[in-house]
Amino acid sequence: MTRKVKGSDPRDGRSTRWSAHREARRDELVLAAVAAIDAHGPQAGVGEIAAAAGVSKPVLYRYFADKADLHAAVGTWGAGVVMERLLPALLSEGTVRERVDLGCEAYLAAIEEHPNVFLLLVAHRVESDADPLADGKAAIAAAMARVLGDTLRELGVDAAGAEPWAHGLVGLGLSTGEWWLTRRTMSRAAVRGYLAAFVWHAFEGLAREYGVDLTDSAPDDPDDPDRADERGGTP
Amino acid sequence: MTRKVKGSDPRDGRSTRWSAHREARRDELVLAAVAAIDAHGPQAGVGEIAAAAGVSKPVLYRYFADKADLHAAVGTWGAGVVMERLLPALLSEGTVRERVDLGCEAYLAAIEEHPNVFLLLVAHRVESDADPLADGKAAIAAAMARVLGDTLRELGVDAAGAEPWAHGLVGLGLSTGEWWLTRRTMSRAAVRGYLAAFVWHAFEGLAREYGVDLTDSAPDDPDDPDRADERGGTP
DNA sequence: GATAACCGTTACTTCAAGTAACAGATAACT
DNA sequence: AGTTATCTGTTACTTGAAGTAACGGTTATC
Repeated sequence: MTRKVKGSDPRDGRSTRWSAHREARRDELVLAAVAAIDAHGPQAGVGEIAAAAGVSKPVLYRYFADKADLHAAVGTWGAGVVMERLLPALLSEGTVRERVDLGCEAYLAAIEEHPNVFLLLVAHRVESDADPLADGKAAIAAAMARVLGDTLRELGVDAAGAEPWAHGLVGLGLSTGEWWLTRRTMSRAAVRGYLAAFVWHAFEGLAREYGVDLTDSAPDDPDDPDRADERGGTP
Repeated sequence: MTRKVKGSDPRDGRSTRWSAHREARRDELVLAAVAAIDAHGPQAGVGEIAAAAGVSKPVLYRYFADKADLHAAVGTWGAGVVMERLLPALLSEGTVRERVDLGCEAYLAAIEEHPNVFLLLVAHRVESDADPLADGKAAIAAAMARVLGDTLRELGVDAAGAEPWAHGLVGLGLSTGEWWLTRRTMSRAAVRGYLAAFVWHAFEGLAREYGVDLTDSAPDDPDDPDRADERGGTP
């Protein structure tokens, strides 16, 4: 069954004294759940997670409405790890192709560190009446849509494609990542090469349709003619 | 729990008389399950599916090892529907861009007819010891890998990227489809345009890296100079 | 001293997946 | 004609994981 976490309507110090503690405790339990999923896989049960966290199930249910809420927290944590590696790479200096390549490398490195958390994030689905951003995938897509949308607006073109392209990009990356983590038939460098090339050519071609040339300049320094040293390319 | 469906080692007519019947019956039950999922959503339980099929649960469990086996059958059915629309479009006459556009249109039309079956297919995961092709997604990716691999080999270039690109393509398509079906913030024509443009530019750029020009010819008739009428393009 | 909310625990409930066990029908075999 | 194999149907039942009730102790605030 599903129900809301007990709401707290603080009236005095006896109740407010616990607010910061509750947030810290919930974060601690999320990290413990992450460790348990890392160790036991995305199909670990609530009892297993509680045991690994050194608490009993009622303690977990004090902080999470249900198993889905706990999974949402783990997936959101995983999305945070991916984004804190991916976004700096995408916004770094360098040509667009370099940044795409760095972004793919950052992404694959992040999911390789926590493969089971990643596989839980990919598989997880929020109920239709829940906050869509409780889904790690949707959180990543929202961040990508913002970056793409801002970029398209800076170029002075229609930004309506940002959201479908962001969701498509997330699907492209997650499905490739899931395949790679479960099959391991090629190296990370090879996967990065194929993924980055795919994304780069999609970006370059879409930009060209809008009249923008991404092939030899960084958007923040388009007047520099000496930027010929490019990484990337299909392995 | 999970166990295999009872194996049948036919010895005489009393047992062999049922073989064709069992296959037909299973197919009938899959279609009934598809109808139930269509009506009640991907989260419909086994009891609900059985009731909608007009049978009791033990009857379902005679033909399916467990709920996951039933879901695999429904997902495989959905993948079959997608592929029987998608593959003819991809292999039709016309330029590559036209075929990509037709493929996206065929795909979105197929998933719009059975949105709940599609959402089940997307969410479904097979256990690690099961046949990977029992997963509808993997079945579609395998078909795409074959088409891409054959195409790359016909071009005389390295086909190693076929598999990661196929999985990436499937992820791109499924994630875009899932987002569109659950959000419906734009028309199917608009989604098709964005998706097709992304895929087309990725293909065109990758092919160009291999020294192949896709921009104005169909691969099966590259000597025809009059093929200038192209569909597609970003909305 | 009373109160609010934390901590711990085990026993317990709930519910959906999955099965046991029964009897009847039909066609193939002996 | 009798036996056998597998189908059909059913309801009651088991299983196991999610989730909760209920209890007492601790600590800081009122």
